[in-house]
Parts: sequence; structure tokens; C-alpha cells
Amino acid sequence: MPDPIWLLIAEDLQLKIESGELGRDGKPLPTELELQEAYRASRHTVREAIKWLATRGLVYTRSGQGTFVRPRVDPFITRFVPSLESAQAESAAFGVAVRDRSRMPSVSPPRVEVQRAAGRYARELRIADDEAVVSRHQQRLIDDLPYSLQTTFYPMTFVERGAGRLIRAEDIAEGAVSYIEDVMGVKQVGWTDRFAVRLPDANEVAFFSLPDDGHVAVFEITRIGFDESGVPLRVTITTYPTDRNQFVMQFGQVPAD
Amino acid sequence: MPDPIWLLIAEDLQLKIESGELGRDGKPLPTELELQEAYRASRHTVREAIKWLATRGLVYTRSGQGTFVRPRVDPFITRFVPSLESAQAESAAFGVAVRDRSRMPSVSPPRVEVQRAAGRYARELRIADDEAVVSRHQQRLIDDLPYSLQTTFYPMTFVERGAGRLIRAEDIAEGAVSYIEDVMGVKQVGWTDRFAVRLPDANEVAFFSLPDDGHVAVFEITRIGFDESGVPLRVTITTYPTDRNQFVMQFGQVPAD
DNA sequence: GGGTATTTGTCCGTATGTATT
DNA sequence: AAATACATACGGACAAATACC
Repeated sequence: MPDPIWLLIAEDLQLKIESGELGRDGKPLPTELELQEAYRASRHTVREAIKWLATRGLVYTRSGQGTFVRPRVDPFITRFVPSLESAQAESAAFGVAVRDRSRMPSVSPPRVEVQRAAGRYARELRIADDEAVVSRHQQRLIDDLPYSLQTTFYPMTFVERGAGRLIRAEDIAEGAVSYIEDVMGVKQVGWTDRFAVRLPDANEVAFFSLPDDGHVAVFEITRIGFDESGVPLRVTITTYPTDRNQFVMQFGQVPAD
Repeated sequence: MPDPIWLLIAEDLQLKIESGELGRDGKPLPTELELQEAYRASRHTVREAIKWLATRGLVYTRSGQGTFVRPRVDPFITRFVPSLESAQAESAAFGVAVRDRSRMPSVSPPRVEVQRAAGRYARELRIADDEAVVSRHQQRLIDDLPYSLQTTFYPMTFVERGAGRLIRAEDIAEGAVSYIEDVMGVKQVGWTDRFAVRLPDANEVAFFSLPDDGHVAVFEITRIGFDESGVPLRVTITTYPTDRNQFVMQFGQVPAD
């Protein structure tokens, strides 16, 4: 069984794209009609070839305009530094990760909600299934470009115990973790990070301007912070597009770049 | 502009799949002919709907059999423990991560090659662009199921300096990092891990039995180990399918699960 | 702003090949 | 060997988006 025609066309186009013969400098690929004639195939067959390239992220099509080669983005690298000196350092990690590249980080005002803990968050916060939690959702940008979406869940009891700013829709400049330590004396002494990859939801597709064919997934990083007695004090879920983000962690003794 | 018909069909099928109305217990979805009649659409339109579901990983098709709901896999969680006591602990991390779940890890005999360092590895190992490196490639399995593909690059000078087993196509049971320390006195005191996500190559598609529509990406984790003087001594690249793997790291003081 | 040409998107029909049972 | 179901490929028609004059 030989390869189907659409695959031969797709692989030929891929070669010509990667060699630079096609699609240079944002120039569109040949139109479907031109490809039909060049490969002596039906439009359907040509479109299948293009679709194959598109689901692999090599090209994208714009209705009425043509097919374009997706420019390669150089990844943004986020460093997770295990700076254990203080919880505050971690809180400010967003700024730290960015500032040294002379880029401008910013965050949206948070969207604050109070809700019953769904199964997952109840389990991770180790509270009862119907207990209330505060969620704070923020968009984070770098140079006004979307960078990540972040939602943090706190037990609603924290508000009753004095951390009233958690339910205000205002940014907590010093970091919510520091704030909680200041007003409640509950100190975060460690955390776990869980890395997963999943398809983006509609919100993420819109915020990150992801292609709607679902071929770009997102990192979902779940951070659970613990206090001195090993009780979870917050769950933070942050998502980043996988096509333009990488993460670096270091352990032990590592030269300073 | 209303949604196209194929999208309406796709979303309707998605609902019926998620509610369990379709595809339970490995039962195939209705055939294309049945869907044509049910939605009064052409076969092409029905197939577009199925393709949309397939590129999102919800279903897969088998020629001559039908369309099936992709069963959700519960993710395998790999813990990256910052056990700094010794480099050896890290070397044996594969076994550690797995053993406590009463599963059986195994590794293939390595495929060993000597090659000139390509741009990337030369830069990461901080050696000249045309210097020779040893690469050791292994398949790692858990319960005889594919788990990860791993390639480690060492400077060829290590072999000349006494680490002869690096170019033997045999597993180094105590871990190559320990071996290097034993015979050369070069000790790994730290490392960096870089997490990236990319499309699988043909090797990875075959080894992990990934769908060939490219909708399942792989984690590519690059670990660079450093000795006491901050010189890189190896670069290890490990890939895992993103659809069934998650990674957990912990910092500071965290309760013991 | 409006009209027109270009290009991709959607949708239909049909025929034949290939894989599986 | 036959039946079933998906895969490939051809054809045509009209709609929608975009660019350009």
C-alpha cells in the first residue's frame, strides 16, 4: 500500500517549506488552484495535504487570503528558582523571571469569586467537599502580550480569620502569600508543583490567541503551598501555551548562567 | 454567520460522548452512514465532524471497524525529588519513582554512538562545535509498557580519561553519573532541568504508539549535570508522551504525602 | 463605501480502494 | 468469499472572508 497522494503532496510541501523554497518572509503558499495544477490532483486532495500540515502547526490558513507558514517563535523561558529564603521571593517570582530581560510584566485586576470547593480543589486543600473557597483569577502579561492565566484558591475561613483583602478585587502587591503570613501568621514553608499538559479551554484559546484546531496545548501547573504544620493554604493553577513557553528548574550547585 | 453543520454535529457528538450516551464500554459510535441519516448530512460533512473530534483526542477511528471513544488514561506521575544527598540518588530516580507503586521498571540495552557535537549539544556541554561526543540512547519501560526515551551525551574525552564503559553498549547498573565519579573523580553536584513540549518524531510515534495525526505531543526534558567547577559533564534528553504523564516537583518543607 | 476579483470554507454527490470481521 | 466500515480521490456548487480598486 503506497502512501496516499495527499501525504506525498504534504511531505513535498513540508520539504519545500523547510528548505525555504516556499513561504519565505510571510509570503503565502501557492493557492489551492495552483497546487491542484502543480500536482494534478483534485482540490479535495490538496486541501487534505494542507490540513495535515496545519494540524502539525507548520502552516495556517486565512480565509480569503491563503496559506502561510507559521513563523517559529523563540520560546520564553521561565525559571523556577528554589529560593527558599522566603515565601515572598516565590510570590514575586513572576516579576523576577521577567525583569532581567528588560521586559515589562503586568497583571490584570483579579476576578474574585466565592464558591463551594469542587472535588479536586477540596481534595488538594484538604477541606470538606462543600466548604467555601475564594478564587482569585488573574491574567498576566509581558510587554502587553498574554503570558499566563492564573487562578488561586484559598479556604474561605482565611477571610473570616482576618485576610479580608482576599475577597477584594484588587491586586495584592506584596503577594497574597506574604499578606496571609502578615495578617494571620500562617507561613508558607514549602510547595509542590505539578506539571501537566492539556487542551486549552475556550477562555485560554481567546486570551492566548491560540489556533482553534486544538493543536496547541497548554501547560497546567498546579502549585500547592503548605504551612509549617503541613496544611495546604492555597492551590494555584497557572496555564501557559506550550508552543512558546519552557520551564527551567535547578537542583544543587549550578553555575550562574 | 451560524456555526457550520459539521461543527454542530461534532459538538452534539461530543455532548453525547461526555454524557455517556455514545461510546460506552468501547462500543463504537454510529457508523458514518448512520450519522449521515441521523443528521441528514453528507458523508463528507459527517467525516469533518469526526475529524474534529479526532484531532482533539476525543475519538479515534479504525479502518473497517468504526469510530471509538478514546478511553481516558489516568496519568502516570513522576516525582522529581531534589534529594541532594548524592548524585547517585538522582541516577536511580527512575527506579525510585516507580518501585513504590509495585510496578516493574526496565531499560533496554543502550544504543551507543560516537558523533561530532551538533550545535545544540556542543553549546550545552560547552565544548567546541566539532568535538566528539558519546551518545547513549535507551528505551525505558514500566510493566513492559513504553515509558520514556532517553539519550545522554558525554564528552568523548571522558572515554579517553578512563570512562571506557561509556562506549560499551551495556547498561551501567549503578548509573553512569556514579560511574564517572568513581573512575574519573568528576562529581555531579547539581543539574538543571528544562521542560519543553514538542511534536513527536517518527521514532517516538512508533515507540509510544502515538496516533499519527500528531495531536499528542511529548515532553522533552533536558537535564544538564554540572561538576564542582561548574563544568557540564553530560546532557540528558528524555521524552514522555504528554497524554499520560505528569511531573511533580517540591520545594521547601512539604508533608510526606 | 461599494463593487469585484481572489481565495479559502462548507457542502453535496459519486466511485473505488483497503482493512476488518 | 462476502459484508461492513472507513480511506482516498474525483467532480461540482455556492458561501464567506479578504484585498484592492
